[in-house]
Amino acid sequence: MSEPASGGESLLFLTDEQLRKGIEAMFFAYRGFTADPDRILDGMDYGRAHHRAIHFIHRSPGTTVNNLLSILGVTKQSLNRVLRTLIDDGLVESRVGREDKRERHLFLTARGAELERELSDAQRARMRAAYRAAGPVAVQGFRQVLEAMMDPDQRRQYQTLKEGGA
Amino acid sequence: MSEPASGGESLLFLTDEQLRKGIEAMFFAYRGFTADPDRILDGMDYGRAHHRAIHFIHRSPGTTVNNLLSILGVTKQSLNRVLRTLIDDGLVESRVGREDKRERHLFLTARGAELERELSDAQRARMRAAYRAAGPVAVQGFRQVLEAMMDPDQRRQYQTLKEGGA
DNA sequence: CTTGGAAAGTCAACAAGGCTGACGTAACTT
DNA sequence: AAGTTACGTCAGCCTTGTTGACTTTCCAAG
Repeated sequence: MSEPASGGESLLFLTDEQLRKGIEAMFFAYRGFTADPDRILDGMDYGRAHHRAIHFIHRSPGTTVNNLLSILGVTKQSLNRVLRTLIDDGLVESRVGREDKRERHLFLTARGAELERELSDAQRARMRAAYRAAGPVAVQGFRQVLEAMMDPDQRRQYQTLKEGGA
Repeated sequence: MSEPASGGESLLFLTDEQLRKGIEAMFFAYRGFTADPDRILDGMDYGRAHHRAIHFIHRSPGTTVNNLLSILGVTKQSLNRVLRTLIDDGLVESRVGREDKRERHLFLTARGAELERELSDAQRARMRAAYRAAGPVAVQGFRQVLEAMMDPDQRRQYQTLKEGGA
């Protein structure tokens, strides 16, 4: 594997060292990314799994359990436990499907929406600060690299969500 | 279709919608980021925690337990469980400090280095593909945003590592 | 209409990997 | 000599992932 050192105008020659820095950047940044919601959830009886469920129910109200399952990439048993506590605590409402009674459609209640806002306000604040600090060009690149890093299935999910919400 | 002129150099007006996309990009990308090593570890008796320990021991051979603790951000009990299995299995060597005999300096054994290579080859391959697909400008932005997203302490850790390895 | 399979959800049990608290030992520092 | 630091360990807890087994519901083929 001998790369022709200079790839035209720019280097697409990536050393292990450069890649390692990228890997570590992901590791440390993800910690920051989850830190604020984690802090809020800590003390309540909820964790990161609850946050994720709440996020995607907020994002796609009326989504089915199965749908949520494939987005979150966990087993239905795992999701169910989280969902049950959220339903019992009155943060999420589960409505039996009108067409297919096997399905449950999920919605945030007023209280659920309130918690969602609190969590995502914190997370957005950090994201906004990072975006501002790095600037619009960097943000563009950030999104491009992240997208390229996803598995094809994940990318499809992400893009569906991306469009659906506009 | 009502994109508020998010043109290149313009103002940094960030809608909740734009920020939400960034948040979801992080979520999905991180899954991809960990997918390959997770797949390799699955079936062995190790998990993501072992991978992290191995990564940073490889990266800073001779590092102390305390040092590793602060990088990984877990408790010593948690790290100890992981470290013990790695030492027992002969992937990591723990040497009593020469200057300060309280300290233990950690090194990968040949077998440890072998597993490290296998794991990081997989992870680097994905990172390399993503970098190539997105291009050098995007990579630059990617790193900038991630860095801005870290907590100050994490950023310090990251930058120390960044320099140390060059 | 019935029957069989697929899909949605639930219950139970287990594992990984976080956490806290308490305690011990050796070695360094004051 | 006393106090602090680095490390290891035991015990127990929590969250969140897993599999396996089960019910209910729906749908389609016979």
